Amino acid sequence: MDKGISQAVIARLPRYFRYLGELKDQGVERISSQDLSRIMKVTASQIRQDFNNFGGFGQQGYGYNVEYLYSEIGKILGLNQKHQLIIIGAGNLGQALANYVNFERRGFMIAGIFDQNPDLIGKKIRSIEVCPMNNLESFIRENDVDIAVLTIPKEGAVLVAEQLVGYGIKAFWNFAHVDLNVPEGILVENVHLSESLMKLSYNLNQTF
Amino acid sequence: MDKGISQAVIARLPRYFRYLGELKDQGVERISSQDLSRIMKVTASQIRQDFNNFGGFGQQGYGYNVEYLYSEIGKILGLNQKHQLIIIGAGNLGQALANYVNFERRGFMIAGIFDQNPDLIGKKIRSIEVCPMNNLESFIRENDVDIAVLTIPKEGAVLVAEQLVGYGIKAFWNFAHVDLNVPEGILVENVHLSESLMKLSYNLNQTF
DNA sequence: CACCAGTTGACAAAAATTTAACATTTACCT
DNA sequence: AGGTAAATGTTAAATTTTTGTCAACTGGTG
Repeated sequence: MDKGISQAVIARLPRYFRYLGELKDQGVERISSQDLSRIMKVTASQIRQDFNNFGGFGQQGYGYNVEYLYSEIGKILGLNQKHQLIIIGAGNLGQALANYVNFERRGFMIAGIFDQNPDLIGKKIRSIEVCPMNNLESFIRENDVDIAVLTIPKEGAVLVAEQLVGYGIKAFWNFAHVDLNVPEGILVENVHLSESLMKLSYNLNQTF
Repeated sequence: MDKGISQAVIARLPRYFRYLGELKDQGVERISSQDLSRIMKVTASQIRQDFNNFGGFGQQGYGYNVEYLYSEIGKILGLNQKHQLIIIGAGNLGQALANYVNFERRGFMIAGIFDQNPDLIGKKIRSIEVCPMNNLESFIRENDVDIAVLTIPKEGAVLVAEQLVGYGIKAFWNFAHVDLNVPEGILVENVHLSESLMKLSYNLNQTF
């Protein structure tokens, strides 16, 4: 199972996946770590090291088969499996994510969208109706939902997350500007937009 | 010009800033690295090490003054300065970001929103009208815009970014699923949502 | 069919990051 | 006013991450 592969490596995999997908679409059959390193602007050594965390995908004297490597990395990332997810918070960001079709291509199926605001309930977003928050538990259990996307204000997020854990949610994609309080074994992937913008602000200050 | 501070440290500053802001709002006057470490779930050593990259903000035997530290970190992050930014792409995500009021509280002023799509032009988002892309250059120069937020599909992003560099843009907050091609000195902060979701997917696979 | 250029996987070295330890300083209490 | 507990800033150690190196191997070529 977990072979102690560092998050630094994991964080790079999606980018490899993206570039390999592009190469595949361009009809490129094979690629060497050196060529890939030039395209992706990382060291060839790092590429080989990263791939070798999961076993040898390449062949000496040949390089890597693009299609095979693409497929293997996809499997490592779990993209061959389907996940049911719900969006909590049908505001602008929630709607934006719901409308992003490509997630479903990768196996992330939007099972439902929920909101407290009566004005939003019943509104349809890509054929999915916004529902009230009161029958969340049965919905989650009936639809085998494992991921909850939190696009609600930080005030309610911690409490809602705790409830959702009780309803069987295993992982959170958290856009609320707060750190969730979840038990051991429950996953949280934070997307703190304002923190990202502050990083940009810092670096902007250094260079000018 | 503090050079040589690692991005790992910078990436942690916004989180310190957030927690210190909360403590300030709660009326907490002072805090020790140890107490903060318990709240934030990081080591006290790291906290002290991080702060000392920028000089000593604390006092031995006392700890850190919350309000002072909050203010200093804000300055380091450049939040005492105003930035003018434009949003390129008035789709769901662009609108969501435009509607997020808190950015302006931190000095990030939305000067304009632009889109190619004739259907969107003229639409008002929080009193800002969506404009066509043809008079971008004059707009940028007249309004001293330094940051461009890219919320357009990946197909156009690289080219648009190159044009914007020519118009004087210094930094990109890039939501397009592509790596921009910018000259030395131009900053890019990527927010690749699908990559974040893939990380979650990987970790979900490991734990279950 | 043998050679050569090119490539991986593995290991080693280097660099970066995180954690620990501690001397020194300060606030607070009696 | 002095002693003590507490806390920082700093240095050192440990750990993690990245980069460099090279033997072993492969496919293509003459």
